[in-house]
Amino acid sequence: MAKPRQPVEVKRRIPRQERAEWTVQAIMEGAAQILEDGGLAAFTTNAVAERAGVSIGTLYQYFADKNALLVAIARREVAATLTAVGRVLQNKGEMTMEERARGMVRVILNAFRGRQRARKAMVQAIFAQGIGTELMSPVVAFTAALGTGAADAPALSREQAFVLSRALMGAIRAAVIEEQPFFKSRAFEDELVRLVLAYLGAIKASG
Amino acid sequence: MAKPRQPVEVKRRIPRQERAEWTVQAIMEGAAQILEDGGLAAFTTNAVAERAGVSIGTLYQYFADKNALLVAIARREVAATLTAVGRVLQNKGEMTMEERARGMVRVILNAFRGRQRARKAMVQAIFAQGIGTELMSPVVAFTAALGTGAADAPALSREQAFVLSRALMGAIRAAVIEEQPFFKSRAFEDELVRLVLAYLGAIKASG
Amino acid sequence: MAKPRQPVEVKRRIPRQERAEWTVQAIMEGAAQILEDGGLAAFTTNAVAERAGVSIGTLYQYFADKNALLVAIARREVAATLTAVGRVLQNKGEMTMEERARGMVRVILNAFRGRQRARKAMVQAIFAQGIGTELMSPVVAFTAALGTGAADAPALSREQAFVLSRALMGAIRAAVIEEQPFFKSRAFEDELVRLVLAYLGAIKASG
Amino acid sequence: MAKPRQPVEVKRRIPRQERAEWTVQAIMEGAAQILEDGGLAAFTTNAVAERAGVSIGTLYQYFADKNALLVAIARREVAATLTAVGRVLQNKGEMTMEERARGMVRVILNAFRGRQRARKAMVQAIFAQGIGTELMSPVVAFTAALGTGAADAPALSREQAFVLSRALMGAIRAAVIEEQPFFKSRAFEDELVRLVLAYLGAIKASG
DNA sequence: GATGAATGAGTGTTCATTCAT
DNA sequence: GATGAATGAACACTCATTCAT
Repeated sequence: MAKPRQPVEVKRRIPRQERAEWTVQAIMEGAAQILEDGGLAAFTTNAVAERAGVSIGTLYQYFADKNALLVAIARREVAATLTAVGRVLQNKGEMTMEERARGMVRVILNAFRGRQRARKAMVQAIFAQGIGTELMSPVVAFTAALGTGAADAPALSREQAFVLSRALMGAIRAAVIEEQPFFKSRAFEDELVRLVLAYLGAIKASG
Repeated sequence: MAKPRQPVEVKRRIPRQERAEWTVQAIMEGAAQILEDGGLAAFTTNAVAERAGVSIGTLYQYFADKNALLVAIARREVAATLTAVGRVLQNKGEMTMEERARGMVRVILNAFRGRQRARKAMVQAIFAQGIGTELMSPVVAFTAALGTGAADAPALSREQAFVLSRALMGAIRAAVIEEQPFFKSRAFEDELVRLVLAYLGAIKASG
Repeated sequence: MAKPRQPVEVKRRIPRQERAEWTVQAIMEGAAQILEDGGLAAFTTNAVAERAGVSIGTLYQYFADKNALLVAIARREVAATLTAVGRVLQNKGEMTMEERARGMVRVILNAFRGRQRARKAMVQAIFAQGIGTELMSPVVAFTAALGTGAADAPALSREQAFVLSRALMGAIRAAVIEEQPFFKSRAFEDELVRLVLAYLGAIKASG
Repeated sequence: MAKPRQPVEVKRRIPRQERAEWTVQAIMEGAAQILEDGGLAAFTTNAVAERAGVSIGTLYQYFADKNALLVAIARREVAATLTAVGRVLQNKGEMTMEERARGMVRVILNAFRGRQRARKAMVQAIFAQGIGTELMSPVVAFTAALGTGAADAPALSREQAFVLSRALMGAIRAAVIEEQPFFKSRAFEDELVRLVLAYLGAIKASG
């Protein structure tokens, strides 16, 4: 008997061998492809396994369930984007506020340019679970960091950091999900930069 | 979704009688309740029919499929919010820009205060289909209208209207979904207003 | 997504219409046949549905899960046997102790004679769950009743009723499960009767 | 059970070296523990291997399949009990019939007192296969031996030995599986002894 | 117009077993 | 001898949808 209702905690293998590491990568890559091609509706564990060229059993040796796979991809993507953002904001003192804002906007936009459908599906799935907040928290930190460090930059309150980061991500997210034609245009990028600078400017002016 | 055996186009009844109208309302109300109680996962046609107190067959007499039901609810909710926003912006000339911005922010926040889970589920479902853009277009129009009409207001480009409306909605949406404690606070509302005014101000200054 | 891990309580339909009643009977009969033909290993929900001539979905409309179906069959069989035993013990006064003991032994043996494999599988499944005790309790009551009512019969303690009923059932059960060739022989029946009478006699002698 | 792709007969290694012997013991002990902790449902070959601290491959080096492992444990347990029973019946002539009956009952009860869940699971598994009879045959022999050897003891027919051994085991088994509170009580032991003596007495009286 | 019993393709997941290393 | 990554057939169960009554 398959016992699908038994909520037994099953420990999943942590890959130590080379082959296993390759397998995990193949699964995650297959999953991303499926997501990109067919969205969340096509994202079935069997489809992912087939695309990855491994058996369904192997998939379950590394991911506890379908959702864990989704979360793993999301974490990987977020981490990659954050690393890129961090690189841009590295040499703080040498850039004007606008240069830094544009740098960050551009990195995030670029992150979303590849695999738009995959990201769309991921974002939906991630927030359908409760882990959206956890994954977004570094984004908030980075956005807040945008405003600090420079001599002329204001310190942001909790609400301000939240509004700024979510407004920016919200606009980008919407463009991705609605598949807006101007997503890759310079005009769109300009407006996002304007939004960030205008808001930070208004805070500084009032404080 | 299970595929029906005969994918024949079936014309759905358009309710003309009182009883029928009542039935449709009951189904939509039941659907909203299910969404609110259990999220998208609990949103099954059988569950909706039971909650609405009608048979599953009756549900299908008025809604072509599960998705049509979802769209219908979404339309109803959006329409209700838009009506409220429209009322606020009615007497345009008599209010300052800040008064109008705050009025709009407040109306939208209020719209999101009730049935938070239902909205969350709806938004996800709506955008999972392709119809998000269509439903959001009136929101864009209204947001753009915020800036027009007043003597000191700039006309917004397509990208600007998009960024402004989505940034605002994105911040609110995120607060709802992440269940932020400050969601109902005055400070949060203030920041949203600041965001809108700052962005509009920057556009005016540059144009 | 199928959500097999959600331990949501699902209410199963209680058949009210004639067609539904027939369906339930068909499913139980199909289940019994599968059990008889292939034992517990062949007892899959899909196999039962197919044998019963209904779809797997229909099966799940009336039985919450695989186990519920097993329990339902077991209850039906036990109830039938108990009715038969009750009939035998009805006219207490008119029979000697031996006649009554033999009557009961014979009824139980007969109950086990048909569909031996089905019973074997059921017994195993029933006790694998926790419901064996519940189903056996009427047997204990009947066995205890064997000793009462007659003028020369002792009242049994809890332990005595337990030992007598379980010893008797255990011997029969073992003969069924081990598929002993003498299961249907008169000699076997004689020994069972001897066991019952000897034990009751010993209790009476000591008390 | 999943079917192997190649149903080729593979010869299993027979352990000759010390290390191998230790491995086999570790596996059997691990299996018994798993059975005790989680019952038959938790008894998977992978779980046993992990508990035993060996790889799944090693397990299959010594046991042809899952069932072979189960049988091996069962044999070991039965053998242990039989040895104990044998010791009790050793000095036949020096004990009364009651002393010998009580000795046997007590040994068997004791055997069941430890690892009750493991035994329960084993019994079910063993009889689900066809090997129950084989394993029980020594028990029958011992039970029959109870009645022989002493001057006043009757020789038992095949049916009589079967009924006596199975009635006794059945009552004990039921008490274990149903987790009866009086399982360890003196009253229960007394009744089992009474059952054995009464039945043997009745046979002697009739023959 | 309404009902609700019936359908069945499709999904996530398990686990005995193999075999290249 | 030992390892453990990989396999995949098999299973329980869901739910959108239809249609005879």
